[in-house]
Amino acid sequence: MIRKKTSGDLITKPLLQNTLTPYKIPFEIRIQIPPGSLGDFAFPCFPLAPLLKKSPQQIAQDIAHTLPQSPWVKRVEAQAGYVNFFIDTNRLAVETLFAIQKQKDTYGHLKKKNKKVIIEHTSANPNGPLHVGRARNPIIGDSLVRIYRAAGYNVESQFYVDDMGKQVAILAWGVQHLKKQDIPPTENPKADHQLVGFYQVANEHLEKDASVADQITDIVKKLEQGDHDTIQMIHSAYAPVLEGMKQSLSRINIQIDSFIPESTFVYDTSVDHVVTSLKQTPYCHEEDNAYYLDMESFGIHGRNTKFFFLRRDGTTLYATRDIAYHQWKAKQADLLIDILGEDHRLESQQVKIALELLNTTILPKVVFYAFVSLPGGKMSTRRGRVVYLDDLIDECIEHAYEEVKKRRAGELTETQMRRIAEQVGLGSLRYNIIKVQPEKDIVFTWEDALNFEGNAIPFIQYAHARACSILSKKDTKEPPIDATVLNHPSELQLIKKLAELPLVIDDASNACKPHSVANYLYEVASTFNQFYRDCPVLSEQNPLLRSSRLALVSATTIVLRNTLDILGISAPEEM
RNA sequence: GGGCGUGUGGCCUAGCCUGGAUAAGGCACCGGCCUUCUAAGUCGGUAACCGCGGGUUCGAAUCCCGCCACGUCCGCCA
Repeated sequence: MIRKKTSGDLITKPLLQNTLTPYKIPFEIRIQIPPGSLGDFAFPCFPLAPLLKKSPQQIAQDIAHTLPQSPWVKRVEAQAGYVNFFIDTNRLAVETLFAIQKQKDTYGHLKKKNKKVIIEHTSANPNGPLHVGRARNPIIGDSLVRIYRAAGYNVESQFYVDDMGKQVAILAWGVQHLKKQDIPPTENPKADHQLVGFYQVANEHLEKDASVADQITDIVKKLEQGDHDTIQMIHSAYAPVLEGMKQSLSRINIQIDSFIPESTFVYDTSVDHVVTSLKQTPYCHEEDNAYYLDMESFGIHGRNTKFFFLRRDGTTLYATRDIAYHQWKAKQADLLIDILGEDHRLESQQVKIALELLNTTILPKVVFYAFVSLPGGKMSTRRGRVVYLDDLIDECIEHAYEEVKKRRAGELTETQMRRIAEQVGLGSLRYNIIKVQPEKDIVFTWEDALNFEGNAIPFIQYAHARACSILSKKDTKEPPIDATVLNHPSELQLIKKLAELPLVIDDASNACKPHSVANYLYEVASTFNQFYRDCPVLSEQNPLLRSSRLALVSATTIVLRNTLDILGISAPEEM
């Protein structure tokens, strides 16, 4: 269908603006990309028809004839009420290849913006290993971190550690009161896997035994009062779990810059200031010594529009501390981004409203994702109904290994095959999650998760490996290149695609849409495969064409590698 | 009961914000292409009343209204 891209705007808008100004058109000029080979950009004239009292076809003719020259536009055609622009492909080829060759690793990266953005992601309760139900969070988060870095921002990633909640309290109780033999054995030696059993069994006690419930309530209360010893005790219980999470994240190429414990904002009393300030707003009401904001006038609907921020016993709530956290972040950044599960939609909106009431100027942009569920329903750490991220990672790599072995067993060494399997397996995991928009529901099946067919990472990595293979066979002394000899439709298609990367990054960062980068990546690989089919490189007799094609192949590897890197995926040189 | 999100060939996804020329890919299915750079590739074919019903418009998958299905939330939990 029609894709709207801003690239055409830069080239065609000034020309159109010039021609159309006399008509005083009361709306913005919109450029689109026409289907097939009708042109590179198009301007539809239908909206002008009633204004000018002429047919769109006639208007298109008139505009096409009066447009000024542009170095980028080679030809203009009027067709079926559209003005179609054909760009100068020679110029595009020269400039694109030059830019890629010159910028190499930074091609696609935009100029520094001197702006700081804090991206908060993952922030999972440290009560057990990361599971696939929320695996979208780190992957979307880290991809956005990379996209924003490429877009020229100074980025800090943060993991908000919930060290004050009931979940960690249950874990801590379990660690203190249960023995190792009370816990079902686990094969995985990582601390998070070893400790999650304590959390699960503690939950069973909690459900059956009222005194356990009291003890846990007591722990939570002490935490909220800022009791130093309790916070320390909690910390020693969850720290190994968090360490295990970090290891899992590190396996899928994710490093988080800062871990911010929730208790920070109780300790430094900033949460008390939030309470004091919220009490002074006109929306604050008291009920039984507890305080809430009435959110009805802010468009919050439902059975209860009361947003409680202070309990009867004077302690704060999760959301209250979250407000303090966001105020703190807002002081150090120009832009805030949160990656949250869809269950946080209401809470996040309430926090935003509270922040506005407190005159916080920088409000978070929030990316919500739908959970990855199992065919029978939601995943649950408590009930042990989960697929752990670590297990999925292992399976992906193992499956990739089987596939490599099937194809290359005689040709590659064991080490090479293991290395490729890791690159493909890990890439597959990230790609399968990032390629769909976050709001879409995903039901986890091993079949889909391990799918290497079609629009999947091996297709893309394979294109890169093929390109590398060509480059590895070239002569050391190739003649200089002339990009204007690249006139085959498949060459031009590829060049146009490579030229899009900076726009894709700009768009994906502004709209917080990492999946559009994945879609672009697929298009590059697909376009390259068509070029590979149509345009032999090494066997090309004309030395100038051969060297120019080699340059195009080299440029493609750079674009594939850079784009893969922006998604945290590695680019194997052989497969 | 209310809010928010999602609904596109048999299955999965893009396009929706910012309405335009034959609704674009993948899987599956059928039929081609390895004496030429890696066939994890490539070409062709079959397959869609874009959830349903209205409306706005010269033009609607896209905007507006109503309805339906699924998900999610509506705690002095986190």
